[in-house]
Amino acid sequence: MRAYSKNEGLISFRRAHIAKCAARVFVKKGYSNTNTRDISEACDMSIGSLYRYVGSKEDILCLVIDLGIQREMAFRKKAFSKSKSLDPVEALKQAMGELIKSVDEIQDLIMFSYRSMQNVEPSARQNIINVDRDIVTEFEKLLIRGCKKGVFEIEHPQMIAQTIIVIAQMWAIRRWAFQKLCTLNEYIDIYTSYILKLICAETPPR
Amino acid sequence: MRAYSKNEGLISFRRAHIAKCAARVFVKKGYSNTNTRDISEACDMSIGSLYRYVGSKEDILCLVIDLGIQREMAFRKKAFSKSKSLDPVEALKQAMGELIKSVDEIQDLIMFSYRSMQNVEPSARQNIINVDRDIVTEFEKLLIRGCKKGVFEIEHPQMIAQTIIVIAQMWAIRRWAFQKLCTLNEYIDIYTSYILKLICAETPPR
Amino acid sequence: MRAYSKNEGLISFRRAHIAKCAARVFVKKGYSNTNTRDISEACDMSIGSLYRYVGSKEDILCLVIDLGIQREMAFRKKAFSKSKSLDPVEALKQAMGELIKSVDEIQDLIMFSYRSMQNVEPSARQNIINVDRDIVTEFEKLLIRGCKKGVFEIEHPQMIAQTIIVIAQMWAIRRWAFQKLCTLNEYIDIYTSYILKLICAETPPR
Amino acid sequence: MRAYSKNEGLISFRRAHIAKCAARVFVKKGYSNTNTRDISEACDMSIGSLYRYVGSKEDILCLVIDLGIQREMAFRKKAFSKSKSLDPVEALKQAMGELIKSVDEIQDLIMFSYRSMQNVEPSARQNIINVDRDIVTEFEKLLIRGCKKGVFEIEHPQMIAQTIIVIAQMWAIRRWAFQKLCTLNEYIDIYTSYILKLICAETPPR
DNA sequence: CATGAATGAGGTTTCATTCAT
DNA sequence: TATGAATGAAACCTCATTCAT
Repeated sequence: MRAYSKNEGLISFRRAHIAKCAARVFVKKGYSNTNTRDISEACDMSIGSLYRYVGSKEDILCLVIDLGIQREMAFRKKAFSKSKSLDPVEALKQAMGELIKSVDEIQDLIMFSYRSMQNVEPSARQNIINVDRDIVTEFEKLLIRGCKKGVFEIEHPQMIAQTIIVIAQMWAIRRWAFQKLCTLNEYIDIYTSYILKLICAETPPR
Repeated sequence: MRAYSKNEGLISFRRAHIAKCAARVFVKKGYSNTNTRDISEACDMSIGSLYRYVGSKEDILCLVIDLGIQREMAFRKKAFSKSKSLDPVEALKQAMGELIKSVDEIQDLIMFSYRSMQNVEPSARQNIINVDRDIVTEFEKLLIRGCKKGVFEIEHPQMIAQTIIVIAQMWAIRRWAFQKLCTLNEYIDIYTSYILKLICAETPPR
Repeated sequence: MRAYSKNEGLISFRRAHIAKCAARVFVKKGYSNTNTRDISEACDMSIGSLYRYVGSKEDILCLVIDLGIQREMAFRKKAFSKSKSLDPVEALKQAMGELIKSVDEIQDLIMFSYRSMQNVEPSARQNIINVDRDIVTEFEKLLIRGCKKGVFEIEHPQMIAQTIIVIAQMWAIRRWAFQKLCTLNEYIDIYTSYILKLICAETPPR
Repeated sequence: MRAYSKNEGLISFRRAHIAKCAARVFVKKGYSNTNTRDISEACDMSIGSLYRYVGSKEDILCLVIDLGIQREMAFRKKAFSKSKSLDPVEALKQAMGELIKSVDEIQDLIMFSYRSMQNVEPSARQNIINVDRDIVTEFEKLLIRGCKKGVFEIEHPQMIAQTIIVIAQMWAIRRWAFQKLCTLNEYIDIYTSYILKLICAETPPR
């Protein structure tokens, strides 16, 4: 990503600002329906300044996508930070809750990122997929740990992990359907219980 | 939707052709990245001819979205045609199987439709949502019928119905993840069993 | 003016029809804002048929302009037919009255013709000017005859003749102003009296 | 009228430039026969720059028409500035002289404006008519003042005022006829005398 | 470093004209 | 002879990007 400026600190600072402001417009109007004038106004910068810190409109899209990625990664840290110290069921409950809450917060950005993958080069596309894959992996490890402890009994842990991600994204993608059916917390509770029902080992009758 | 031709039959015929061909390009390049020249080439028509049958590029997008809707509706008929005569478990198995298979066939089109909703007027947008809602309703009725027969035991049938749709769409949205994990038929089997596990009434131990 | 048809009689017949119908649309929407589809609909013919009888859209404009010219010429015959047998004052009154009445009838067409001169080749343009010039000449002859008889006393008969034409066209061009001030007949009476006041020889008081 | 620039001064400056240059091309080729490329070349600007200062081709037409209006209004000030301090006959002579001279200067623009009214929205059309009406009113006031002073004797002052305007416009509309008959100054003298002959009170023989 | 005016390629759409049926 | 579907050049307009100030 080319920039005319030489001041690295300023570049980072301005790019963060651009990403945050551009995200708002992109989410609202879509990438292709947003022009550089819209972006510059949203950023409260001149078009010329904009182009000192990014090389192209596509670069801005990448910044916005990166912003989404960073936010997801920030969540991941939070969601799994204590999971090691908790028993698997509690750890899963907390991780799923945090995941879905994070999706609720940044759902527009996440959905926008997925929609816009087509407009960026494959390498940037890979970043989104990587983050996603990393979160899946974290859940997978959690599930496998539970299996080893005998708490869970799972045939396809990878698919359950995928399913958890989808449940979280579902809250964003189908918000128009779910917001009539339940609140965020009810959603978390219901789907967490579904997952647990699928994976918890049958406790043998004494 | 304006058309300059007066021959209604020809209009329908050409529009169907345009929808089918444009769908291919749109799916591949995205709506905004496809220009009218691309469309005319894909349709093997001149640009002028194109505009005899549609009033604007957005009209073409609507045609493509409608195509997706029609295909989904065709599926619905097929998936639920025999469900009345089958016991709820079999009916659900068949319906879910058909739904996921249909998504597999028209996944690109479906995903494109969802991505492109932003670019069409609210009325066209509503059509997509309506079809979706109708399918959800069919599943809901199936689930409730099962509950009445005592085969299923479901607290939130609407949410299970939503979940089934999401499972189907998941196969499209996350194909890059699932195609490494399982085949289409395995996917159908696994998720059908998950759903059944969630909703089947516990058979009391004798 | 090229035509594909070989049947001369049919050509004349159709061209007359086209001129009459096209005139209506041209007058209403202007030449450039009217497309061949509009014309074909106004003529109740297919576009293909249209082009059997005319060679281009500009040809149709020429036909319409010719129609205006023919109507003006028809008027001229009527207005001046009896002028030879009347005394100059009466002849002038009648001619001016007829001229202004004719302008009232075909004012839209006349105004359209003047506006559209720019769009036709110089030769067609000349035709309009010729008709105009011929009418001016007729009035000039009438005025000079009056001078010779001692009824009129005119320094610049050509300019008075021009003025008469302008008075007639004024009724068309500034109808929005005059229609608030007087009726057609009042207009004729007032301006005829003005002209007579300007040109009638002072009868010396004995 | 939309503009992308925020610098009001520059907008005014460029718009004035565009109006002046576009007027030349419009007058020469007609509005519909002039394309944006012609305009941009006449203005010595790129098409993109053009569209920073106007929203559409029709906007440019409005600018050109406004230019004509401004010039007419500038004239009006000049023509009537001293009319209050002069006796009615002299005032009328001067006003008519100035009016006709102004038409001589801006005749192409005036004629173009009238021809092009069809292509602009009614509101812009009204502006042209308003300016015209104001000039008519000024002459009317002058005529009535003369009547009150007993210098003029006029039955229909409004129609005489209209007639004066038409005489002026006639010099533009029928220049092809009049330029063979007389010079501008002769034209002014002749028609001023005609009007005076029509309206001056008969001085009673002593 | 900041600005925003300038650029012109490329977007969508229209339309006079042709020609197979 | 009559039709109207097909054509593609050319119309109007937008926009990402550059660069003089």
